[in-house]
Amino acid sequence: MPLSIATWNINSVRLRLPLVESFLRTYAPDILCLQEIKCPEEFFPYQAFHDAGYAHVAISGQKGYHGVATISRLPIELVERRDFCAKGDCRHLSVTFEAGGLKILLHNFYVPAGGDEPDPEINWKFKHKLDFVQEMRGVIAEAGEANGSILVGDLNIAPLEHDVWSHKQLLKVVSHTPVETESFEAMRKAGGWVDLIRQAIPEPEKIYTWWSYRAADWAASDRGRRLDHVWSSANVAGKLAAIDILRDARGWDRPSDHVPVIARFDV
DNA sequence: ATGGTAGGACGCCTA
Repeated sequence: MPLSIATWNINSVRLRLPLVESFLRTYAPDILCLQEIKCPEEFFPYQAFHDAGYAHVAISGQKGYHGVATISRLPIELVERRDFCAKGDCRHLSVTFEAGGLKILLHNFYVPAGGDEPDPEINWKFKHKLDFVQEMRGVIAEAGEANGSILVGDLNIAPLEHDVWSHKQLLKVVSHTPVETESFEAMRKAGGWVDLIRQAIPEPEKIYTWWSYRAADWAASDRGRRLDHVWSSANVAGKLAAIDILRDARGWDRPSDHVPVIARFDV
C-alpha cells in the first residue's frame, strides 16, 4: 500500500491555517508533521484538521515559540515528547502508527536555529544547537518493538555542499559551518539513519527547502538551503518511492519560509 | 559590509 508523510515548518499554524488546509486538500498526505506551530495545545485548531480528514493529532506546543504537531488520517499513538537539553522547549514528539502490516515509529523534530554567531563560547544559542545535535545521538533508527523508524523535521542544518546556494560563502554562516555539518552527519550515521532526500536526489543536484524572508526576490536570487529532512531506518528506506519538495509553496500568498517535503513509500 | 522580513507575548525576542 502507498504511504505518504509530509514535513513542513509552518511558522505559526494559526496564521497559516488556510494554507495548510489548501495543502491537505491538494496533496492529502497520510501524515503531516508540522514545526514552529507557535501555540500551546489549547489554541491548536483541532477542529479544522478534523474536518479536513485528520482526526488524529499529537502536539507538543508552547506559547509564542517553537512547537511541533503530528496530524494524521491514520490512528497514531503518542510515544514521547522529549525535552532535549532540559530547557522545557517543545521541539520533539514521537508517535507510532501501522501501515502495510508494519508498526512504524515516527519522530518529529525542530532543532534550534542557533543564532547568528557560530561560536559556542560567546553564543549560548549556538552551544544549545550543538548540544542538541549531540543529544540526538540517543535517537537511533533501530526501533525497538516497532518494525522501522522515520525521522522528519526542521533540523536547521544543511549538511552537504549542494544543500546550500554557495558552499564557500556559507562556511561561516550558522546552518552550514563545519562543526555543525560534521557533527550532524556523524550523528545521522551513528544512529543508522538514511537521508531519504539524498537517496532520491543525490548530489551534486542542488536541493533547498528554505528561502529567507529577507530576500527582495527569493525566486530570482534563489539563495536557499536544505534545512528540512526526512530520514529512516534502512528497511524503510528500501520502500521509498519518491520525494516531492514543493518549491512552489514558497511563492504562495503569505508563505512560510520553509516548503513542504513529502516522502512516498510502498509498504 | 550591512541590512534586509516575519511572527507573536505589542516590546523586543526569535528565526
